[in-house]
Amino acid sequence: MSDEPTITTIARRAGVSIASVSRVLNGLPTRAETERRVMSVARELGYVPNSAARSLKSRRSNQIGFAMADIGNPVYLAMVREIQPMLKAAGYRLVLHSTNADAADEIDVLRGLGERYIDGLIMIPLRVTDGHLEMFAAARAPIVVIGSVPEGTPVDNVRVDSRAGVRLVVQHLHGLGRRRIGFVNGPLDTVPGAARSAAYAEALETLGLPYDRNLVEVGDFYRADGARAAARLLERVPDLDALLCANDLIALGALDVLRRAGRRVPEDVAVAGMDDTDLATIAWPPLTSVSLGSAERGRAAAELLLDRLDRDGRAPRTVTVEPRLVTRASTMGEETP
Amino acid sequence: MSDEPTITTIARRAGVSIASVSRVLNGLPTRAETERRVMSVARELGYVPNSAARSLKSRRSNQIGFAMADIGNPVYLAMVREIQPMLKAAGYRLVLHSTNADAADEIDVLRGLGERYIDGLIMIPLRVTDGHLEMFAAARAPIVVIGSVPEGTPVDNVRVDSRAGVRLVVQHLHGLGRRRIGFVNGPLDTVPGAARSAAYAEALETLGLPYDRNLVEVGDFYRADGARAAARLLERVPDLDALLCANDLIALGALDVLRRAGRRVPEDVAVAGMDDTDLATIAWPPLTSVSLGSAERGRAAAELLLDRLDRDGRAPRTVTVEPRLVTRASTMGEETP
DNA sequence: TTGTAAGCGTTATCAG
DNA sequence: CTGATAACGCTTACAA
Repeated sequence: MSDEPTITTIARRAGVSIASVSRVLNGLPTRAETERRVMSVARELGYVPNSAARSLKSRRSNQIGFAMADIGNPVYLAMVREIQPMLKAAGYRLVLHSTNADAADEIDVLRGLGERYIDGLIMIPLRVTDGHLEMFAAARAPIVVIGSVPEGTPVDNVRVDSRAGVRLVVQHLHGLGRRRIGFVNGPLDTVPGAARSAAYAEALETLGLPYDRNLVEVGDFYRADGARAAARLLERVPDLDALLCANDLIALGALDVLRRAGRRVPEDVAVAGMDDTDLATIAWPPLTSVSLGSAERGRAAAELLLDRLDRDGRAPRTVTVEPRLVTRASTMGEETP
Repeated sequence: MSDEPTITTIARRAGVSIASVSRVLNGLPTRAETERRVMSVARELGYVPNSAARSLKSRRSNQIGFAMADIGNPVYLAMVREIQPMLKAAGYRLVLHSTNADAADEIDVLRGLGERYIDGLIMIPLRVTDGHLEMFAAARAPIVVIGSVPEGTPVDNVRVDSRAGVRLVVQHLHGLGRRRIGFVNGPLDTVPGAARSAAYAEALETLGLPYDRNLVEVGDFYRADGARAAARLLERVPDLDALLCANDLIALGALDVLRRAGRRVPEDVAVAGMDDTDLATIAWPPLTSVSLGSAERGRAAAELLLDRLDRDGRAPRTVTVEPRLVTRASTMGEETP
């Protein structure tokens, strides 16, 4: 395992200066003979340019960060699947950060921007703290936030009208004749949790249904938490006829609980999730879910970031994605999705 | 947005040399007063060390690559979920590569090792070509391969005895009285496809069952392909009483097809998958599956790599993970998993 | 304890 | 067209 060849090695072996080597390697005009010699030595030695040296000189790392709570969540996964190939096509590598929704962790990532190991960052903060806002303001590289940020925050921003999304499902359930519509939400101090909570209340009001706090239960955004929360809800309100879940994972947990409790879905209880992840079509019965355009949001975020990396300077942009209701058997009683 | 502060900036502002700044920043012995001044300026300026410069000097990037076919596959996902926190704890960042199972792409990643933007690589090649082997041999940084490699390949290696895994399920199905055990495999020119194909034949033989090529169908490792392949198989062999699928995604496709065909699972056809991903417990009926220890393999790979980064030089190691049969309703006829 | 200076591997400028 | 040389930001002998 000989030492890594550098342009100096090549220069010596080819009998030219390192400047010439660099020129050849970068396709700058060079005498044919020189080029030939350099290329031949380079190939022979298996030369590969050192990225640290390049980055130091060029002030670009050709890496982009993606920070989200947990890659295991299918929503983020759907985003990564869009983002990664786009970045790759644009010549960037993807550095993945799972933050466990820990604000301190997220802020660490933001601080990391100063290290310049990434040229830009796509981030999905579950909660936006003052610490976040400070770092956004001081950031030394472009950031795209997926999720809502306060007006005036100097970052590009991709959001989804989850309010409209909640309204869509609630109307759907109401249209099916359901009147006791329970709601299993995620933590209220998270951005999506808070938004969905408000949207649920608003949607009920629009439909002239009373808001009954007994119908609302909060857990975390995972299947097991969803199951527990749904169980509590079911015990408290046995005559529930519909259940809206703040994401698909929660809905899966709810389905488990309902099945075990012997409730038929959708006959006894109609169940709907949010995010419309792949899991919705795997669940049984297939899960009605509001698509919040995860893939689309990922794509938009990557586009915004790549755009800004191309030429910076313009004002922050916001892209809003429209939610879309996808009805399946868990509310419709049809066998096939 | 002022220019990034460097140690030079700090040195000037603190009235000391860059060497002193560096020392303070690295916790080397320094006069208290100097330290105070430097730290105060550094904090005030929001100094963050430049990672490219550091890497160039230290010859370490503090990054590790993970290359797999498709992050959307729950098996790889399970691995990333183990690997990422371990690397993070050890001070490494994770660079993600999705290769679409394209050999050329994978080789590009291996070539990238020469750029030194990662200190090591965990890779799951779906096919191991001569190109791979060459690059393994020439690699300038440690590699851990998840999956089998030829004897003597100079990389650390984590494998699973998938042969034993297949045997476990086939025996299980046989023990349930099934005799017409179909097999939906992935592409035969992939490492897992080939291994599972051989193992299936072998398992039948061990049990004294005849190998009937009509009972075998090949598609890709995805749900839709699995569905198509299962449909072909079902049409050709209507009296099938069990179906082994080369992974859970294929099994999900098969479940769809069987349901649409009005076959009861497991009464008419018992279905089993492989990998025991999260999907197995989401599917309906819950899917019997052979765990190939994805999480465990991820963990082992990270351990091997971190170990070797600590001190290189020892001989390549191989860790083998034992498969484990997880029975659920898709073969057992129980309602609960 | 501190400063000077060399060097990590590139790119880019500026003379020849 | 080419070579010497100066950066890029940092760590680390070595000297003071």
